[in-house]
Amino acid sequence: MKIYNTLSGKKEEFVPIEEGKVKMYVCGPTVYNFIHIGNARPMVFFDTVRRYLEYRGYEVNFVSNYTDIDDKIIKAANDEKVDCSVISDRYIMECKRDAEGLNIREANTHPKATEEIPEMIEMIETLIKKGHAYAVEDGTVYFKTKSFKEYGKLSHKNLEELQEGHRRLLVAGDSKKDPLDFVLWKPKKDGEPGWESPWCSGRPGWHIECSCMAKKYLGTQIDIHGGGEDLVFPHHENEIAQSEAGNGVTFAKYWMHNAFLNIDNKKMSKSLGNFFTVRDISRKYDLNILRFFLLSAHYRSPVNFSDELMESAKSGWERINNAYIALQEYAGENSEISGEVIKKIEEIKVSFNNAMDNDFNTADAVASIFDLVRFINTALRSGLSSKSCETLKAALTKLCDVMGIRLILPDSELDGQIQELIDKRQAARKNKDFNEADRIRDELLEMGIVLKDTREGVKWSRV
RNA sequence: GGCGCCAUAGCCAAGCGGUAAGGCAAAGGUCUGCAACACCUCUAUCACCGGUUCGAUUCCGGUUGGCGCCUCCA
Repeated sequence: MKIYNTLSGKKEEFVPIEEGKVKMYVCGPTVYNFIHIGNARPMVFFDTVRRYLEYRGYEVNFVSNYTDIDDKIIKAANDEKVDCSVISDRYIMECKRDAEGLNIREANTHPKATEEIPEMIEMIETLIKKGHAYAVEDGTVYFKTKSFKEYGKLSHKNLEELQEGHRRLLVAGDSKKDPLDFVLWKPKKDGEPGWESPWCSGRPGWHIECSCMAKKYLGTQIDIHGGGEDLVFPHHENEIAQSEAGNGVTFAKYWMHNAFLNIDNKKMSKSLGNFFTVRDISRKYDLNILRFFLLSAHYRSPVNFSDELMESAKSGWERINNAYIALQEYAGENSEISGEVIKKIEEIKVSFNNAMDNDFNTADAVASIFDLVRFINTALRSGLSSKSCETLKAALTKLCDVMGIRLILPDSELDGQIQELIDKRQAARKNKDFNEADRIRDELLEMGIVLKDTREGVKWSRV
């Protein structure tokens, strides 16, 4: 299995620290609002990575945090005149609802920054003791960037370049000794929540949160650390500095970063008016479709979002689901499984695994699923044994499950009224009264019921 | 200014040294009262210019055009 490692800029063979086990940490959202579809990309992708690793037999310990204290949350809380926890708890709940719709499994642990403050203080103390951090008069604690020799190794920047960069890193009035230094702890301002610490009543800097939570729940050395590509610098670079300076060992072995989701090839932003939350999309599409769409491109390539592309994804997903439904409803003669079926499934599994082993090439993996779908549809036409049918269904279900793609069976619970209308239409069709038959079909459509006349009779499903 | 990424059919998207997977859309056909589903058929010399090579979409250099990070951000 090969994984592209941002650290080396290359695909590397994946070798876990401990055989058979994978420890992974993915930076979660800051919960000040509903998550947007850009947030959904890493969530869906890393959930898929986790599912695949488990499918390949690894025991995965997956940790993803919620940043539940930051400027935006404080602002939202002040606007609503409530406690920060009201805002963060609310959006954590909403985030979980969206995650469920996207078929994202709960992490083994979902730590919240505010519940890990003592550990953060302890880590900051260690950094000060080791000479990697210092406190200034107002109680702010900074990380001494230059004290960590390898700073820049993840984002492939060197300290000189950073200092000579166009942008000014030193904000006026800052009390840091070096413009490159970053905050570990900052004093609270009026109207802000604070926690007592040896330096002042205040709150942790963003970067220390992740270093701390990863250490507490996974240990000082982890296998995979993931997040959006915008986090490479400075967030992850700073995490490395803090963790490695503090713990004295290499922090994460593989750093994975997903590219952005754009709208009309532009970065999604509120000011451009092209900002969509996952909840917005859920009103128009089953979130399963959003997930399928997100998986149709490689995670390191930017992906463009649009209505047209979603429609295309919807049709594609339906093709897969239709094959699943057809298998479900197929009544084959009970006989031996065909050798051809076994061979095909083996072939598909090899191509699927190869795709995913190659730095999680989900687009290629989906192509393998379509390959299976075509085989199923063709086999179904020429007839197959019930055993073959079951085997194919199990294979399809398995692969879709690894991708987190939901397969949905139409409601089998027949509403009496619906059945009555269907019977009436069938009678009309028999009498060749097609006007009446179509009228009833339209009526059912209005009720959200779609009919299909197949060789095996009338099939219906909800829109 | 620094660092980096990308350019493949109408749209989306794999491949990354041996003459191009897959999906959507469109078209023709089979099936069907019609529709839907499904099946079959059909659509590309891979931005441009040089170089390396027996051979390049795949490697190197350049050009053009997009984009990202360097600042809160998935």
